[in-house]
Amino acid sequence: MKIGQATIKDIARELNVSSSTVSRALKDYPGISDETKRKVKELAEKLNYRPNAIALSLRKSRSYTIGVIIPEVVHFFFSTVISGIEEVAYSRGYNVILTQTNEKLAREKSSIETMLSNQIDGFLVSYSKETEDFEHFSKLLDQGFPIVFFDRVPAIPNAINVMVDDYKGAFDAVTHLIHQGYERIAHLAGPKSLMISKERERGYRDALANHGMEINPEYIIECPVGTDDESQRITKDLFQNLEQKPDAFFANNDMAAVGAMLACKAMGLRIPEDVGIVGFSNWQFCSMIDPSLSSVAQPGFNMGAKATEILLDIIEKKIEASEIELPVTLDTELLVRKSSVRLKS
Amino acid sequence: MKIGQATIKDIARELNVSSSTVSRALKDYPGISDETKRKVKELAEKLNYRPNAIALSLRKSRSYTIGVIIPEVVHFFFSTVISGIEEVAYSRGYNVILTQTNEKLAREKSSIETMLSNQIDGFLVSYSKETEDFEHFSKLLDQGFPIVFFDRVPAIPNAINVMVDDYKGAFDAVTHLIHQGYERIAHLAGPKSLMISKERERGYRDALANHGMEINPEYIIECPVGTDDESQRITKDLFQNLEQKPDAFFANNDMAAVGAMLACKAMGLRIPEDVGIVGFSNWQFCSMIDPSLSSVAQPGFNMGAKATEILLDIIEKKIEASEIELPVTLDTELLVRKSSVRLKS
DNA sequence: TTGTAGGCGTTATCAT
DNA sequence: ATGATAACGCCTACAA
Repeated sequence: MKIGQATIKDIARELNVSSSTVSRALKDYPGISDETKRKVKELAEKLNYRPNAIALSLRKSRSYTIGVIIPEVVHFFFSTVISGIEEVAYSRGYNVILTQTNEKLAREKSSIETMLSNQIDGFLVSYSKETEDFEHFSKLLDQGFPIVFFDRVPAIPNAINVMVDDYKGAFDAVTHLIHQGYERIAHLAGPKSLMISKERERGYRDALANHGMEINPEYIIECPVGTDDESQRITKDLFQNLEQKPDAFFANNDMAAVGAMLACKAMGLRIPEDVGIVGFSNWQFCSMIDPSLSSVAQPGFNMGAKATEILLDIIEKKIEASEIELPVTLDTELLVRKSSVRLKS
Repeated sequence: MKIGQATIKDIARELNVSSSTVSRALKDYPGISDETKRKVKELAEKLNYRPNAIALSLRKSRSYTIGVIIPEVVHFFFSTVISGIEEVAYSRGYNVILTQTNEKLAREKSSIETMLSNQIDGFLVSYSKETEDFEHFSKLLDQGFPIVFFDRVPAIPNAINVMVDDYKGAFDAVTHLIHQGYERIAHLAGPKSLMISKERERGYRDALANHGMEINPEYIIECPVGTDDESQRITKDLFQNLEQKPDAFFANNDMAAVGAMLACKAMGLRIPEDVGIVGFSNWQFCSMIDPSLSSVAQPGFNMGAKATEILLDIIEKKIEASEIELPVTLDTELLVRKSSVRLKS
């Protein structure tokens, strides 16, 4: 036995047959005698033969590998998405190549190049915060290269976008706060540059309007960074500066919600009695903090799974990219916990 | 221009030279006229030529891809490790193929097979909870295949293991609890199958012994799953069944610590006054819960980065596997927060 | 039922 | 300074 992996040739030589015979025998092609098949398979087993996927890729111009480009792995939401991607890809026999952009456009571009060099069959992309021009994507789309965007999706022609219904998630959350009797609901908003932030704010506004409540611009504060520290500071400022103190917060994300909660507690306010809070994303810690944090759950795993299914269907030509109903929108779910419930039901 | 990617042949044909010339020109080999180089590069640029990494892999029997096998992506610690892996791999020109085992041995094995088929250059592994026999790894190690284990590392010959100093982390944590005057310190232990669990328990035991404190077997409870639900239940049972109630918990991980905290609060016990708690891993939520949770921080990013550096050094034969000082151990850091401090300093 | 030959894209080796 | 050829491992149309 030679060094390294056994190949079809090795088997062929040892059995005094041609490599085509071995190839066919291994795949149970018709027209190979049972005797030969048996011998080939036996030896393959013995030599621990393993097909060389690289050679196959070269031959078929297909790598059975998809590339995933995300801003950051260390982000609960994205890690759930990856998990969904990985599940579906694995079950359908695909590999997943992963790169994170760290929110850098340059890295996004270079990762794309590398992956294309590696003959990946398609992309799953959530683009970086720096990305404002989508030329590098639309060029590929125009060539018919399979790409599915998720969460952070571009407004360009032919893009297949998988996203959650941020508007409805926000609308539901604020409606819930209203039903709980909160009357001065503030919104800790996200960066205006992302569509998801705008959609959540729109949901907030519409929920208020829908109940005949006034929209107070002072109650809408942008939290560009999105950390709990930031929103703690912002919340404190808000209570100091405003005549009419808010009695509830709907936050663009859970970190911001936690910041608001900590700030309120520090000011001696009780949650949910004095102040109600709802976050967005349903990070793991929501159920672990005290009081537990109500939040709008985003189906990260499903989003990853769904995006991957669509991508693989396109790659395998089970569906035409053009016949997908766009955009693909997944439902959020409002998880009501203690931080926002003050009425007995 | 033909469909799909331009190849060296396309360039060669168009320029009426041989493909070898093109190949050499692109790589600035000596013995190619500047004129030719210029023309080749120009056309390559124009045709948007991109080398086919698959063909290269086949030729060189090297894929410049490493395989990462981890239990779960949705796990703060692992996601930081991945981040570190990805950073180093990217900067050194390697791709990262990722699979999660979901703690299943069967999946671990099949992922290995798939990756080997894909001719990856080496593995980074943190094995599943089901894995008790390391035959599938040692077989590869014996063949000289590069593998670096991290976090969950096996006790087998020749394995290169990158881990944190779990023993010292645990020792420090428990010592801190003792210094805070806690006297009946329980340990929510991890699955016995993992070395990290055993090391942490050893640190716990030695810290107690070191202060002349008795080790009560009833205070050491295994939490096989490691969720907060599980440890809530376990903590409640403990308080019901034991004559001598514990007054502190050192948990094998943060989730378990949170469970203990919630259970104690539910029983009306104050933290840290009545019960002190220290977790392990320093998940993001530690600073967000109330009271904030003391925890032993593991350098996840560094661990991923370090493991990758070693792996790539071995792959590139910059070092011999045998000359690495084993095991590679990274320091933990005890982050003292409110959950374990009841003495004025 | 089996073998032969060519090719996927690239590069190393040996000519010219 | 450049070309021809073979090889990496596999598959498949065609031949026998």
